[in-house]
Amino acid sequence: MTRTSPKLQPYSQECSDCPIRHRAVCARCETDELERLEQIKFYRSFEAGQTVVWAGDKMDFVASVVTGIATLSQTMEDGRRQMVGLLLPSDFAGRPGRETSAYDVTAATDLVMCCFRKKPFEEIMLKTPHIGQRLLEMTLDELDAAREWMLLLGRKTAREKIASLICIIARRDASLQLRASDGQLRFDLPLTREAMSEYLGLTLETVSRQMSILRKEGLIVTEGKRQIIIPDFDRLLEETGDDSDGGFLV
Amino acid sequence: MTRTSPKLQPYSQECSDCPIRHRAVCARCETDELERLEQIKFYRSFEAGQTVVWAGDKMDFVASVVTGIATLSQTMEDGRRQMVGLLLPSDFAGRPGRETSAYDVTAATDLVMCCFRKKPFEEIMLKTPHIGQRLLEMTLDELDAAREWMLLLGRKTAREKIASLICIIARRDASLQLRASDGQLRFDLPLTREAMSEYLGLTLETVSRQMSILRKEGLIVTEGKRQIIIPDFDRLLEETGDDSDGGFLV
DNA sequence: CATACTCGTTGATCTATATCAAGGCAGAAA
DNA sequence: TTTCTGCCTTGATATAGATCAACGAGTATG
Repeated sequence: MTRTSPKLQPYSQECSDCPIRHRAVCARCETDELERLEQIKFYRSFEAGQTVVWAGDKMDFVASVVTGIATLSQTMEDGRRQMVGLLLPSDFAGRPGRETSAYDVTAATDLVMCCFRKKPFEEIMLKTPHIGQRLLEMTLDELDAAREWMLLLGRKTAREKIASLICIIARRDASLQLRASDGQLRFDLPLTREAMSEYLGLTLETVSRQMSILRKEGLIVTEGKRQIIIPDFDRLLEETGDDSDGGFLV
Repeated sequence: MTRTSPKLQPYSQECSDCPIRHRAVCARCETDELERLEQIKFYRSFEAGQTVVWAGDKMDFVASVVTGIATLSQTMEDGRRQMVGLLLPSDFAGRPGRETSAYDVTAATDLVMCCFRKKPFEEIMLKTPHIGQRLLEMTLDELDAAREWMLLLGRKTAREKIASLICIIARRDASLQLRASDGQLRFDLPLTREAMSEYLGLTLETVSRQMSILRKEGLIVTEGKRQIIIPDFDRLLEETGDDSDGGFLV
């Protein structure tokens, strides 16, 4: 089973020996810091489709996704929308030092976030440099992801965009574990066609058509509307237009 | 002259009371840190068009733009190119902790960079948290800029893209000072049509055509090929499709 | 049980931008 | 001066993807 190549390493890992199980704060943690963080943390749950915050609204916390998927989107005056961030479990949302949200934050699926009130979080950050270091690493990762995304938006064909998105989800999705015994990759596509179109800078009709084409060509198999099976990940990867080494896709 | 609105505040400021005049390291600096930084810094110059590093090549320094403009680009196997970063004076390039460059770095104009060897820079960073904090702020700014750019790439028309680019350059360009006495904005467009097309995800022919249209409509005036005059910044801003408040354009 | 709503698919047509092709201008080189 | 070369402009045509429109399956609602 060659499918266990580095290409398929999931992007992020839970830190299992840490009571706060998120990339944001789990690395190199020490007991007293964790206690301080524990005191200012709280959980919020959202149903699929619910809005967490609107762009421009006050956001007095930073947060880390525990389960589910959140999206960051921008909207133009006339309603055109572009997704600019896709937050999977352990990803971080909110900018220390900024009062309001710059983006619409939406729950793409049912969602649980672990929130930290911003003021005290910033204070703790100042006292414990490694939290800031961790945040810097994560932000640099996000910046690389954003730049890969820019290549997709600016230069890829609709077909390449769809193939790329499916590969990105497959790569990052924790349910990657759901790889069937025969080497196929099976997972849930956690986005509606509309959300996909907002991610890719396409219309939802184009997304639907291209999905159908990939299906007819056997590059993907669908079960129901959301379940996706990739019979041959490498073959799909060839349709993304990316360098074969996978680059910095996140 | 209402032109002095916050919309036109230049993005970054030089730190004039600091021997290392770059956003990367100038804030809150202390003498001993500066001395350590001085010891590992060196300057490199490039002519317009020269490549600083190719994607994938070893890059054992981080750097800050002193004068001129550098671009970060990605190239697909078949040659399609997308610019993913535009570095103006005081902007930072290179990722601490990464050995190779993820992008082609190119001098768009004649360029001087202030470089710090990576290893020692990382060591200094560990000892002086505020450099990391500064870097985090800058990276978050870049991420916001990248996301604004994603909206441009995914959803804007060619006309809106051109108008946006001109406004972005006008906003950020230090030679903004070159505002004529009559309230017009005059500055050098430091990019070839081809570089503009790589920035915008268009072909250079489309860039040229749309420039001609904006010119015919009087939204911009050109002198020679590079000199641009914006008679009415707010009117041009309306063509960008952005919210009137300017959002987080960087 | 009927109705309506959400989400996805597919078809027909339109159009913004790409592609292909030619030519212009200014500065550099001969 | 002439010739080149790089950069830009403009025209003719092609096409990928958008738009407009209809419909289908599943599920919630009254």
